[in-house]
Amino acid sequence: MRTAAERTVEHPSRQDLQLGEVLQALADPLRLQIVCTLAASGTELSCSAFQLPVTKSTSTHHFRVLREAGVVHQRYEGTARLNALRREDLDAAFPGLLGSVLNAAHVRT
Amino acid sequence: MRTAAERTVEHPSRQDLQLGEVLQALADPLRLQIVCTLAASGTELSCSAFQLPVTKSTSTHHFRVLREAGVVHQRYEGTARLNALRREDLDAAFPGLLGSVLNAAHVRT
DNA sequence: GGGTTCATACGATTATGGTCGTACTACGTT
DNA sequence: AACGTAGTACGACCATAATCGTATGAACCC
Repeated sequence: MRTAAERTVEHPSRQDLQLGEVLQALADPLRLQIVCTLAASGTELSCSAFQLPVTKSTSTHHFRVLREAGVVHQRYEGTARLNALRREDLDAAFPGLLGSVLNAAHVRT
Repeated sequence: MRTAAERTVEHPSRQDLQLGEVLQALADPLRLQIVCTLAASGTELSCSAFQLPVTKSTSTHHFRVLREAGVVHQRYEGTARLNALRREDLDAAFPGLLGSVLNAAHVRT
């Protein structure tokens, strides 16, 4: 039996964010779409809320890439894994980057 | 025998620039370094000026990716191929993007 | 013309990464 | 306890892309 603490997820801290990894994470069309959807929603969204045209395992892969790059934060709530954009951390590490990407992708924020 | 006109290079026009391609181009560490060096120099640089830790053919490959994404402009001058950052075009297509990337990479511009 | 330099073209190799399928875990519900 | 749901883990496969080597081309110099 696992405790609640063991269900936490590893995230890079704000000062460990790497530009290359973030650009790499945003470079995939599916992941860019995820980020745009998250930004437009302004809230946390479960993985299944995105209706991605791939299987669940592929979806898991993409969310992991985004999390390990520090783009999204994930936490468990029941069986769901809620995703949130790490807006403040990204803005602190790379000022203006996320905003210009979202703007270029025509996302209203 | 080729004429001078045949030595010109194909470039995507400003309105054809795609965010995904640009992010993809910037996501590679070597290409990001090329862009940063170009931005810091503020001028045109030949491919050989970059001292990249790869062979010439690999170097050619990366410059082509940057050119086809619309990040750099290339023109022939003698035996050299001069590269210039397409700053204005990028700013027009994706306002603030290049600046925030360069700033995040600690490039003084 | 011959040699040198800067760069491209093409093919081969290798590494990376996106994709899927299956099995599994954790949580909630009945 | 049994079941359904949400997501993960792991291994396999395949497409893409990074890399190199060799051969080639264009411009310049002697």
